[in-house]
Amino acid sequence: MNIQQTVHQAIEKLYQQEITISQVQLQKTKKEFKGHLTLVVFPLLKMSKKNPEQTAREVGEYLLANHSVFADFNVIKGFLNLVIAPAYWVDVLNEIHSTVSYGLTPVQPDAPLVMIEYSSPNTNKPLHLGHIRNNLLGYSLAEIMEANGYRVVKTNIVNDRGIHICKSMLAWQKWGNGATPQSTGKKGDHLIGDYYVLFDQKYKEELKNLEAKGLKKEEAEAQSSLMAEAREMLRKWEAGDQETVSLWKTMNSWVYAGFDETYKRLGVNFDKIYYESETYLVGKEQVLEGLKKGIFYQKEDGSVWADLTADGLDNKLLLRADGTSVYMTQDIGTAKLRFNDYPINKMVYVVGNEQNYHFQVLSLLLDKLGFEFGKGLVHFSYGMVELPEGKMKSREGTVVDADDLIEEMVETAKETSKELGKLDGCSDEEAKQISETVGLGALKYFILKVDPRKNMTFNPQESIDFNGNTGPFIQYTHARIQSVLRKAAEQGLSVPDEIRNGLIITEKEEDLIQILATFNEVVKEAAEMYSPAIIANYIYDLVKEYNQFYHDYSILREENENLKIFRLMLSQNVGRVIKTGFSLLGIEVPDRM
RNA sequence: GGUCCGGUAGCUCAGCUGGAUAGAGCAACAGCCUUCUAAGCUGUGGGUCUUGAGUUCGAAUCUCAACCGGAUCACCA
Repeated sequence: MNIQQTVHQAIEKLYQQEITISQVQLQKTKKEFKGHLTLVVFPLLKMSKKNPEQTAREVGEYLLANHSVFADFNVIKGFLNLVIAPAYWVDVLNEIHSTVSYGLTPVQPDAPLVMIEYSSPNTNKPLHLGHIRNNLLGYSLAEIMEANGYRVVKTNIVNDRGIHICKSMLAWQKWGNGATPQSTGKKGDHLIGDYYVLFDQKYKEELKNLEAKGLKKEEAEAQSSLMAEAREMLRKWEAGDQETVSLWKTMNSWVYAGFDETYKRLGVNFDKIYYESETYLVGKEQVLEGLKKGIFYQKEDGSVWADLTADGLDNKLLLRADGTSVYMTQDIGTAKLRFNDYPINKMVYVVGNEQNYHFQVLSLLLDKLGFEFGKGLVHFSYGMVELPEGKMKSREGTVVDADDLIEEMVETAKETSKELGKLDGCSDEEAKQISETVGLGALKYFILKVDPRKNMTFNPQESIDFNGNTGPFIQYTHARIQSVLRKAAEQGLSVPDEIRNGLIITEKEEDLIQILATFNEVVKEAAEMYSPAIIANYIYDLVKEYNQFYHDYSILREENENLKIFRLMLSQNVGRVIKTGFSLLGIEVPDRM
């Protein structure tokens, strides 16, 4: 029985009344007061019919008399501060220590199946900072869901069709001179991105020339031969023209190779990838079926619409007059294919908050079409990443490229490590490995520690700082713990399976155990709130607490053998929680740095 | 204009299922490396939690309104 339950039952006995969970408000005692847990007694006043202080004293005395867990108490206003017996903390540490899975629930074969869609890139541009946030959040969420026992399928929907791809293809055809990733030494996604930009440049030039001839902007756009060619290419693609399709395939394969490299370096992966080129036609079928069933309606021009006014939304277009699909249609098709492939219980879309409306609509449409997961679909909506100067604008060249950023982080990690002498005595291979781990750790932690829903500011200079609330600070603490454990082993000391009681331990040590003991709840909360940030901030608190402990107390030089082993065990478990917690964030943790 | 989201130290962020004197990091200043890794630790300064009302024994937290910022309301994806 845990303390919460103990207190709950004790109060019921004391007042001979049933009480609700919300009436037992137990919280961590604030640092400035003596005690571990604090009971707020205001909700109990009606039962005790006494003033707050008297009530608190009464409950305190009762608990102290009847339960050995409590060693002492004090009352300040309506707050009952309970001091918990040292033996209890040692028991808790023993329990934590013996838990193999660390409070992570093993995946059950019959658990609900959660599909998580994330990343979802376009094939005409390399990944940028916004994608990094998406990828990290998506991957981390998948890890967290799995840690809570769900079956998880990670999926990616690649937007591989449409006019934007044709622009790149056209530019490459016209001005590429047969350039390939091999011939240029460029990553495929960057190569294609360059031609996308080139198209835009040439298109603008053309518009300018046309406007110089006295045409209005709209007229110029309508007369643009480049745009006409791109559209013609899209028509050919949709008609299955061999040459076009073959070029499309080749160029896409370059892009995918480039993406894979970035994904791999970021440490994210997928169980199943869908391509819009394969799903958009399915969506059309679904919509037509819905039309037949009377769920949707058709306008005179032949376009198909959904009437969502009853749900407080507008009418939404699903198929154009010419029968081609729109974005929404494709998402319906993708949902259909996915459901055919997996018995999905819950669908989570990791997509930016600029699409909140889209997913509101999608949820309603899928529900109307009979998808069970439709109504309960989760749009894991995250905020944008802004730069200190404002939003990223591709036109102004202020987009932060994912590969460049990663490289810069790793490079800085390397330099800083070198300056601090951390890499002395390392082989080149080890040095490279550590820089990679630390650089990526800094980047990932910087992004994951903030509440996903909020827009965040990404300051390149600050993100590269490795002091304070950063990934490397936490990684460093882990490395130091490992070092202590190694040295202990050299001394012939090892951590036993269980530690004997009767130790006198200090407040700081109790605090640490108390934090360690809440790891389970934190992991659960992170899943419920869809927020890796909760785990990140928890680990930071733990590490900060541990660092103070580490400086105030010696471990290996402790003379009392029992205490030495206790502190080793405590350290080891702090290390285990850091490692487990960070793995839920997709961050690696080094054994030395 | 309608809808949704946000506003906490100079900056970046925690805290938000109501609880005690609102916390970290960065930046500034002052200390600590013959001691298990100084990517660390300790201390000082820094706040009208945007504003106003309401609910309550108690509000950064809940309700309403206003102000500010962002997103969205496409036959773009």
